[in-house]
Amino acid sequence: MNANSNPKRQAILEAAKRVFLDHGYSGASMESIAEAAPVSKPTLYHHFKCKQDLFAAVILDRCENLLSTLLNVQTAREDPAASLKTIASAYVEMLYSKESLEFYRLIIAEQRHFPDFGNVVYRASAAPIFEQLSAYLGELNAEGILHIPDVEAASQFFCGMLQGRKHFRCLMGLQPGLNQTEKEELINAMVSLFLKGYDY
Amino acid sequence: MNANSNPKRQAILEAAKRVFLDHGYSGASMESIAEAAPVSKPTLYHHFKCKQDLFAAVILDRCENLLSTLLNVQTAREDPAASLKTIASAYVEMLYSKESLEFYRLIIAEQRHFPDFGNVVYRASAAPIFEQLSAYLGELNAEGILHIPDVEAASQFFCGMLQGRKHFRCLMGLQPGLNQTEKEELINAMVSLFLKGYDY
DNA sequence: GTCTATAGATCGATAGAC
DNA sequence: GTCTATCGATCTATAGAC
Repeated sequence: MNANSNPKRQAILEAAKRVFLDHGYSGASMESIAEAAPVSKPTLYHHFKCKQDLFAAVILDRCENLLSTLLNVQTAREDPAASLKTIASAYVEMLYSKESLEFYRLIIAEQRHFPDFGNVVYRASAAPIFEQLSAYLGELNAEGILHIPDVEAASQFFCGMLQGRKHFRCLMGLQPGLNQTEKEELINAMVSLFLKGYDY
Repeated sequence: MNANSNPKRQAILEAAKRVFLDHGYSGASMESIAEAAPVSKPTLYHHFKCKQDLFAAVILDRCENLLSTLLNVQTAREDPAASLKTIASAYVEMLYSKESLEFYRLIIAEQRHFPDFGNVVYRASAAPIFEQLSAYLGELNAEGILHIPDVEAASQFFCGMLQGRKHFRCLMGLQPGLNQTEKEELINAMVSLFLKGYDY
């Protein structure tokens, strides 16, 4: 039996994820994780040699899940508005899902204890979409469909308009995630402004 | 002597701020705070009856400091580009200073334990600038200087372009704050795109 | 007000039986 | 592999002397 498919190990990972997301690294006790799994503490320590390793396993497990479900967004040069909306939609889903927000909070919270995980999580979530966006904007510019003198900056603004200040407010707990209508309105208004701003 | 000007109390607040910012709420021990102040634990508990109260005092102290130093940004209808840059600059300073980033991380980290503080901190930092921006954009629209059908959305995009994705990356520890050149370039490019997007 | 000393609970991690 | 039981350290908070 593969170590990753061991049911007790999976149960521990699931329980640890929940407890870490709810209470942070320091606030989560190995006792409460074992209780939630439910297994005894020695069983927990049999699968993960220490608390840090368990935390790392939870984060990396999440990243594997994200990477395995990342779809390659379909884009077409002929219809920039629709393609940009498709990319924007993927980005918004990645940012604002309830579980994403919880994980981002955890990573931000533990940035001092685990400085490397920010990069790991970012590369498994927002970065791939950002890179695809940059590539597509580069195409649009090269083909003369839009006038984008600085593709990097344009991509930043594109994502920025989707992300902050709303995403920041979600992280701070000032509002829950976005509902479907809010997402669509946000995306439509953003793409419209973007196309006007980078039009010839 | 006013309670707030008691030097030991101030020393405790300063030490507590540092320890909370470095280790989070659960990771910070009253012991280490007392040690850093430096005072004994009973003295600490004489000034703050429990850990939660001390945490709240640290956050509220920060908010008072912020509110007392908030400048009213000068704007002029005759020069939208310069005025928008001034507002943008104030917003960027508020978001990206090293201490701001640390506080935001702490608030986001403890959003489950202290759900009210997100709102408190937001109202003492980004919200006032956002509201002034909205008011100014409303003026520009009413005067026919810019065409802004949805002032709320436009303000969101304005702040969003300054904030996410860079601010998000700062929170996650992927990059430090912005240096002066980066700030200026960000603001100039943003205002330029914004004016083009909302031009008549 | 400030200290030394400590109570009582809980933490991460382990020994040893099965 | 999984359990009961427990170690030593550390935590929040307090008692009592000065």
